[in-house]
Amino acid sequence: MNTVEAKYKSQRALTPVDVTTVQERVYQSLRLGLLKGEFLPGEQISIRGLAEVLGTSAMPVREAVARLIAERAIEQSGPRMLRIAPYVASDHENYIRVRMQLEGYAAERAASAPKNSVLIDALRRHNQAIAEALEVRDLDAALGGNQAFHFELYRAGGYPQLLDIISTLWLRTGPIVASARRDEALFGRIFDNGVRIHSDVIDAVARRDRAAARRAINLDIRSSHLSIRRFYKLTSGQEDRPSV
Amino acid sequence: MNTVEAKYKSQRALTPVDVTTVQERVYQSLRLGLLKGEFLPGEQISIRGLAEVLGTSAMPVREAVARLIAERAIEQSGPRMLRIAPYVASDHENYIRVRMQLEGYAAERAASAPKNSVLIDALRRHNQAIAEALEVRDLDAALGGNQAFHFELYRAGGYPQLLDIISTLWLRTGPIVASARRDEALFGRIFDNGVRIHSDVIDAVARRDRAAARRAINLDIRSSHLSIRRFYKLTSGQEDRPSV
DNA sequence: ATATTGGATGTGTGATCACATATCTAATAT
DNA sequence: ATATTAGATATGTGATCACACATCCAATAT
Repeated sequence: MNTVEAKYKSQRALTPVDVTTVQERVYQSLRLGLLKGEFLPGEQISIRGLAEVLGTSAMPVREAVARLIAERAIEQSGPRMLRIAPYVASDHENYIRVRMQLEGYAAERAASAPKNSVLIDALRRHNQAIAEALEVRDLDAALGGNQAFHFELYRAGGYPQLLDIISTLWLRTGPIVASARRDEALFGRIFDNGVRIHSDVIDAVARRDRAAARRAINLDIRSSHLSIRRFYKLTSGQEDRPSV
Repeated sequence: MNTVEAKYKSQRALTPVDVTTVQERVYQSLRLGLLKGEFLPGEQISIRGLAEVLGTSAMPVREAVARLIAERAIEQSGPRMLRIAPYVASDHENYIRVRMQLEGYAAERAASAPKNSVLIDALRRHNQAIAEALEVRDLDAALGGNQAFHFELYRAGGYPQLLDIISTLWLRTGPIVASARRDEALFGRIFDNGVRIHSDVIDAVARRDRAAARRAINLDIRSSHLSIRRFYKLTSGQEDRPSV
């Protein structure tokens, strides 16, 4: 360590300042917005428009959008057209299959991890939070709790690289799931069912039953998927490339 | 169709021109370079430097690099520092695990697909090409053939979304695998072994034996991984964040 | 000898401008 | 009525500039 650095470190107690770049903050903001359902599937977006809303210039937004395009959360719908990834039934079905592979694998690993009592406590807390949110019809909180539950589990079983890929998949399907909030009854039923299945997940992890943990997580993914699919079948028409 | 458009379409026979954007071509170029081993793991890169080599300005490179950062092929090694993702033993091990899950799954599906005679022919051809490339010590061709073999298989079994994720993983580990060419003897042995295992893959697919196909692909991934790991253990030191 | 300083260089970052062009609306022509 | 045209508007794209700041290297001070 430098002597100058040492001198200042010992005498003052200054806390580090935020040195993150604007584009990074824009990216995180857009990412969170996608997961929280601030955007609709297929919704047209514009760089300048986002820049204005976020209170910055186009440049940082351009780079953030480029990253989100690479993650398939945003796509180019024409030569000079950007939009949130739309809901396409067959595409979404495929993502669900991949999610079942990866999240099932992560759940398996979480179930076989030693010393999982703190994990189980955390999972119970998240599931309880979802149930309570549903009582008071706070769908946003339920959505957030569900996400917290799943990622708590995957963090326990997955290494960072696996978690990273799963996050990308959630980012892609985020707007699709979140926009089902428009049908409050359906959305409530999805999570009512989810709370029950989550209990099975917790039990499986507590028993260290790898196969059961994978089965339960896959059931959770598939059953919510079926509801979502029904929602879109009822809402939009039969178009293959719908804008919503 | 428009009447004006129809008139021109019927009279002239003009072929469409390339309307892809510069940043898209830059991205594809960098992507190919990563897979072909034009970059070393951990190698420092600069936006302006790449722009000059590619004969364009910084702007398109910035966007392409942003996309590659999102895909974890390039990373920021400091406040104003970019580099190719370095080889980190534990990280690489994790990527291998994810690859085994996803590529094993794709192989399973390819094995259970109906009408796979054309697939088997194509796989045989790719494997033969690898063997012939090794005869004449053409490591580049062997590397390309290996990639062609794997993606032929995954394209047959995977839907586009699965293929997309697998591609991203190959992009991340591309420079790591390709740079093992520096040890010609080792590299040759990896692929000699690979050709044999590929035969097992082909046999499994021909027999429509899902489990065997998954096993064979996973063996291929794991065994080449072990060689790579040994290569890096011998070459670089014991650093946890090596620049090569 | 060792630590510090100071300037030069190169870097990513952000802002701004110019441009081609897709999209829309209203006027015009067929 | 329908198809075409013309103009206005908004968009992504690419180039360029200014800037803060790591990094390196030589000069200087301790």
